[in-house]
Amino acid sequence: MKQTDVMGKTSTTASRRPGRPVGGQLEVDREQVLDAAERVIARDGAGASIEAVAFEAGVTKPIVYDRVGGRADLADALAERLADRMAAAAAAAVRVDTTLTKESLRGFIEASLLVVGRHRNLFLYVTGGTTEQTALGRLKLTERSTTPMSSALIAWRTGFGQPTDVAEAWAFGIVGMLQMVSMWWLTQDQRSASEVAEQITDLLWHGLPGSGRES
Amino acid sequence: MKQTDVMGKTSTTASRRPGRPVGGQLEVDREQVLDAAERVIARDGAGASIEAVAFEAGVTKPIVYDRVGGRADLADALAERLADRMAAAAAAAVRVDTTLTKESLRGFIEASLLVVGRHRNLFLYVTGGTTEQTALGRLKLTERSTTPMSSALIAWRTGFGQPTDVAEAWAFGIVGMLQMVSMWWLTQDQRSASEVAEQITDLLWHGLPGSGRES
DNA sequence: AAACGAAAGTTACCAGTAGTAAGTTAGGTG
DNA sequence: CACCTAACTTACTACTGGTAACTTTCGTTT
Repeated sequence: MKQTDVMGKTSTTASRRPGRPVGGQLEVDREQVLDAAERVIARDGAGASIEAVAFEAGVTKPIVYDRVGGRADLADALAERLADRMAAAAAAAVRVDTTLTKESLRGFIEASLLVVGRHRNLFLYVTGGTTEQTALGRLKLTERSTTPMSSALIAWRTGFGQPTDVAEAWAFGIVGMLQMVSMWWLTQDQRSASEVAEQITDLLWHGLPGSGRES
Repeated sequence: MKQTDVMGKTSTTASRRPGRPVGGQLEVDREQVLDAAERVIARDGAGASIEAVAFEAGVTKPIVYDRVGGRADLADALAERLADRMAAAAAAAVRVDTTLTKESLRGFIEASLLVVGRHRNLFLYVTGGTTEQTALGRLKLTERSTTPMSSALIAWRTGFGQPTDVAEAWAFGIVGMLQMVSMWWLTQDQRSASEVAEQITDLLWHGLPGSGRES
């Protein structure tokens, strides 16, 4: 996690001269900074510093602050990306929109797990807050995942004439369950994603009494 | 979050002379440091620094490092305390050991929520990791909660002749659900703990299809 | 065309924080 | 009495998030 310097210069100093660039155009835009952040996190781990991100992007710290804001905003933006990627993977696997079946739930969970596995460090970076602000801020980012799920739950339960006031609590609960299971799964080499997805699906679909006994 | 100094001296300097204390005994032991940490976190928020903890304990930083270790170890120790307190509250409310009923599950969840509400900042401190190490370290701390739950699940399912290989995944999932719901509940002033506990219990007990339709 | 302000960067700095090495005093032991 | 060890404090290093100040170029106005 030392970073220090990669070339001869201390990484604080950029390779470019100060001042407005000759082209007159922005050197790197927000998306490129976020791309760089993902690269450095994937390579060096979740403890990546803003400076390392700036260096990877080929610019200096104030640029990062100008493009994406502080560290909390960076985590938020990356969380949005990850959440979107999970949603896309899930959408590609199954269709949760209107009809929710046990099989589609299982597909959704497994797709989420696989995305987390593919972006391990990013997931750890995004779910690992720092201060109190970002601790409750992680909540805000989680909403990126909960909002669609909440809507889906409302639509689904409405279709069956069931009360929808549980949707929000359920959505947060399910997202929390998924996050923790993902984290745990990252430490397990034996279990396959489909195995874990199956087990969690069973719990979420049939409830604790499970496939066996009286309700 | 400024801390800086409380008396005239900059908080880096202690009020006591250096050297071995006159009594020959330890000035403060591990438990007292942890108590101090809980106080300062409860008062000043989850962003409390090691130095602030040391100051609250009436000692200096190296003492904290000697007694409890680094920041990650401090979080671990405090997490153990919080988990034990939750377990105690749950045990006082219901008996989950051998028989698990819907009502006892509901009591367990509500008791957990209330403990979180009573130790809001501590909960945020404990669930808010920093680097990659503590991100996966939070997993380890979570195990403090999951281990008893896992045993309970195994015992319970064994009693009904159901397979127990799901226990670990389920335990992590349930703990994750509880943590996220707690966090969300902290931001909601309207909803009562019992209301949220009821909703989450419904989900965990009856499953997503809920009280309405076919399984 | 010269002057000037705005835009886009870098440099250099500040404040705070985790962690540690070195110095200091008191108690015990040959 | 000398010496070692235990239990502290002081003072420091290394690093990080964040920002103010400075530098260069572009576009526009007189």
